[in-house]
Amino acid sequence: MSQNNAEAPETIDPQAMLCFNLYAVSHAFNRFYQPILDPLGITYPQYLVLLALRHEDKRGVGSLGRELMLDTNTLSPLLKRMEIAGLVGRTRQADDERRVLVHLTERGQEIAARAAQIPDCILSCLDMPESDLQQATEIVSRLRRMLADIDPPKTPA
Amino acid sequence: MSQNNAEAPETIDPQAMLCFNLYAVSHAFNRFYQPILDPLGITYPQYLVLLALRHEDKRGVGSLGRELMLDTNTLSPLLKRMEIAGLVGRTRQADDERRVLVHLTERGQEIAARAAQIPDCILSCLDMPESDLQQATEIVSRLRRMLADIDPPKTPA
DNA sequence: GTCATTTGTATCGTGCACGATATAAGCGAG
DNA sequence: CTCGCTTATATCGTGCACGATACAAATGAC
Repeated sequence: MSQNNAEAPETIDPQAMLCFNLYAVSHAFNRFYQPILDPLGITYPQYLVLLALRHEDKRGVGSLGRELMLDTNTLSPLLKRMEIAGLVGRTRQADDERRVLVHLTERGQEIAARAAQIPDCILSCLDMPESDLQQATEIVSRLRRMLADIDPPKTPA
Repeated sequence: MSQNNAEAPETIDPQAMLCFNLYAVSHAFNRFYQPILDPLGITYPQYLVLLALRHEDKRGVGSLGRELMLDTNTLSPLLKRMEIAGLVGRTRQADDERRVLVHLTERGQEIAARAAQIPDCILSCLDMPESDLQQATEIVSRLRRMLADIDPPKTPA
């Protein structure tokens, strides 16, 4: 029942681990975006929602969640805040009262159009050749699709 | 003063953006770790602190923060929770009363040793060749070091 | 020595993330 | 039709992240 069949592992530097690097870079990008998003009055997850709606408007909460890999317990309050901010509207779908359709307001479209200009601005600020950034995007995207497919392990360490 | 000198950008899919992929994969990894960390009674950031302390014990809050790219406003309450859980101890440094030295308790060392076995367990669960994972680690680590060096832009979008 | 400045840590408020739970609408078997 | 089941969204509690603020210890100018 115990776990003493495994080696006592030597010291590990988090900075050499893939998951920590992803964790740290994700937060670092968030901080990097913030001074650009601040004047728009939105947060980084809200920025993602705006882009996702600009990409495909008038969709259910679940559809947004599948694209952004977020559950409704995260999206519901987030969308409520965006509704209060006048960025999105929410309406019950007529033929299925369970569904809530989220759509950009006029103001939301305006902010989303400005938000859509940001990625180019960001990439040009980074001190890394574009080919490397493309390669990073490709491999991290591959990780995303892989992790979306497989189930987490159940074995205790 | 305005921003109408930029092109109206066409639609953008978040899934094609580097920053979203990093954001999504970071959360996905967190979810992936959780069922393994749960029996140890720790969260993912606490797991990182245990590994960092196992790598170099008896260090100040700021030293931990620099390694994990976290500020004290995140670490202080986190370390307090870990102290309550009996994983770490905190003592004021004698010759500089501002500094707080964090160290692993006996129980903390035990949990950290088990935590150190996890990365291998995780990597073996992933459906991706090891060379690709190494390549991912290398390029994301490069992004981390780059973002740690440069300042965020100040230009509004 | 004295006081302004810097350094190291902690506290507070807000907004995610997410597990657990709730609830209401659709759906299906009988 | 009705009851059980699934689906879609919302709510609540906890723990991060992080900007803003506070404060005490160290440092330095004088």
